Amino acid sequence: MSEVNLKSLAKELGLSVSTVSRALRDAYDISAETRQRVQALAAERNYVANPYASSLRKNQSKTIGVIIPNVVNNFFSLAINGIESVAQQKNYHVLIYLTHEDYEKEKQILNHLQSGRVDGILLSMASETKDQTHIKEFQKNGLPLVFFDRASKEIEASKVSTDDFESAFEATEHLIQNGCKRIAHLCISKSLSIIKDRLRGYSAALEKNGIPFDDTIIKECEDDDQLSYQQIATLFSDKDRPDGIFASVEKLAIIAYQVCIDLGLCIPEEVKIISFSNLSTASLLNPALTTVMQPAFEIGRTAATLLFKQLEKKRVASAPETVVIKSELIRRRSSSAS
Amino acid sequence: MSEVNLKSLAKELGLSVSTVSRALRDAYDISAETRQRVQALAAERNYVANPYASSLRKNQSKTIGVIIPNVVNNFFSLAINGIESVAQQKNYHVLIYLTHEDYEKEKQILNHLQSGRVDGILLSMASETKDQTHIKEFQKNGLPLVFFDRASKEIEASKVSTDDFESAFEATEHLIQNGCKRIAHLCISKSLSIIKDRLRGYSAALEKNGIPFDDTIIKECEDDDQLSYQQIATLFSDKDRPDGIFASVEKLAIIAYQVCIDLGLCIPEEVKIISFSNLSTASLLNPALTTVMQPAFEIGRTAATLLFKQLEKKRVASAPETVVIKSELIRRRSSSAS
DNA sequence: TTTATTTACGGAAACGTTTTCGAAACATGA
DNA sequence: TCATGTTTCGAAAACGTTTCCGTAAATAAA
Repeated sequence: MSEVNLKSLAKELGLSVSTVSRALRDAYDISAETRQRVQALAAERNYVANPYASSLRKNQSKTIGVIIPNVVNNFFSLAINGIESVAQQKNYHVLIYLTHEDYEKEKQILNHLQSGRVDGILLSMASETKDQTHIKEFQKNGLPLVFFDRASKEIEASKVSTDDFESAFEATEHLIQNGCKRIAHLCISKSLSIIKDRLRGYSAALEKNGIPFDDTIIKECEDDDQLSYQQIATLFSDKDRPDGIFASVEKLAIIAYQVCIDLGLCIPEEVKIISFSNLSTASLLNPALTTVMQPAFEIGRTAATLLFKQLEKKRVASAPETVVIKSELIRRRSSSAS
Repeated sequence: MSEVNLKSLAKELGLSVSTVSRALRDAYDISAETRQRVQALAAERNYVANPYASSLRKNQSKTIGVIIPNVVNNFFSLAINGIESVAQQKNYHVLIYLTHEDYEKEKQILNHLQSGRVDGILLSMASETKDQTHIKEFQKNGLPLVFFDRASKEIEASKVSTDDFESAFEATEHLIQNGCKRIAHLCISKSLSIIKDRLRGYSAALEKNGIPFDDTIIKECEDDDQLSYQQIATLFSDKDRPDGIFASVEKLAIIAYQVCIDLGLCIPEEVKIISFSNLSTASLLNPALTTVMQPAFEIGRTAATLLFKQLEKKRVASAPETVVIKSELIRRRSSSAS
């Protein structure tokens, strides 16, 4: 679009294109005087190098891709903030892709991104993703990829997540200590390793406290609020109704609240609820929601930092790192002892 | 990165680069047999055209830029969803830039984007932006720009927003009808036209109902939660304490809730609150928050659609359109009559 | 047969950078 | 004077596409 480019600048200055180009960057080869003349005119004309020409020539795009299931989710929007803060500082651009938890979409996006459009990728997997060959295929291209939150166990790559097992353990035990005897577990796809870890933490806490594990009160919900509502409602309508809810993701806790209201169940007297969540309104809910608050911003920031570490190291394929950032259990009324 | 390109395909097929290129798109010039051979190999090799070479040559990037103040905000994340849904359908890519309400950052981003990195821009202005010459400068390049939500009155461009005046009027009158005599108005920068409109709607409702307008209970808050908290707290500590709060943005309503809790003020008995908001937990708050719910997804979707309309119309600079999508007042307990 | 016309493809320029290479111009040392 | 070194710049290739143009071969028209 812009009509100001190296050629027009060079012409106006009576210099060659290559001189102008170098005057704008290396500049060790160029006399101080020329350099200043060039930079002055470039500033005046508001010259910005055509990124596509640069990228084509230099074979790097100064762009990273972020692939996430959703952006209407406090965890992911906070993580994006963290990612963006690093990218902006490094003068990189951020392409956002939403999978909406759809495996096919994730595959398609990943495949498209092999073209060199991005220099690296931050990925948080879709819940529907089971087969992971598309990710391995992507890695074969040599493009760095860093997982955050929803990582793959079987793929070798840097990963940033929270202490899912320990947090889930602590949260579950918290419910038990406050009197829960029968704790339901609400989660999304069990094929996600973080969900597995949380489930393991939950089970371990049950076992430690001598509470039998009951598969029938583990509810794996899809990405459909209506359906999830139904699943949770039937859970509560059972004669052997649970007296505690451990929600693996924020949205399910919100739906559980709604179900409780509609069924006239009192929180925390009849049901105690705890959830992984980054809700800013958790303390204002009725009752205030006890949460396992993940360091979302930090996770995003760290993942981006790891990615840039790989981008900056040239040929040396650095060994994958795994960073775990602890979550914090914030006790509120929804889980308090009666 | 990828080692498969037109040249390698051409070599393997015993064809020329140009033939392969055309076989993959126009293909009217190419025999059916060759076309199939080419496409088969391309599919097998997982060929994706280098976007930078394409963009450089075709002078279009298949990318749009979205500039917003923040992503940790239900309105904007829903809007992004709307934008992304259109972009994905059109096979476009979405670059996200966050201004964090900072004028300088907005200016810098806009300036950088003149380079042709994007084919068009969706902009929701930073609250600190007063001077708008950087936007006008940008437009001079001929790149299409569509405002959504936070638009500029003085700039000619397509705009998508909600009925800010009417919604604010209705909301304020709702408070009055439920008994409020002294309604404070919490807003962010008054230089934003949507904020002005909401303020006008508020004033008009007061006037219609014979309530004097009082400048001292209009609080213009910065993007700093601590500070906002202080401002709202002092507002409530006044002897002539307001009995109603109209929050122009979600975050201020949340802070107001917090202040009420800390000061021991009962909502809605002592203070009624209403807010522009897209909180999914509004109905679960204590008490449930009455909201003016903006059609955030729709606004994003429409803005993107308008942008693509301009992108698809070639040379004809289509006249700017202004689309207004109505918000919905959802009455809940925070504003109910005592 | 010769001359058009069509079909199917290749050559090469162009997009705007970056970067390698080389070469003037000038100074330095002998 | 000549050889050598330094400084400062320009020419040109390259990145991978797309597209304009040309042309050989095949077919149709004369």
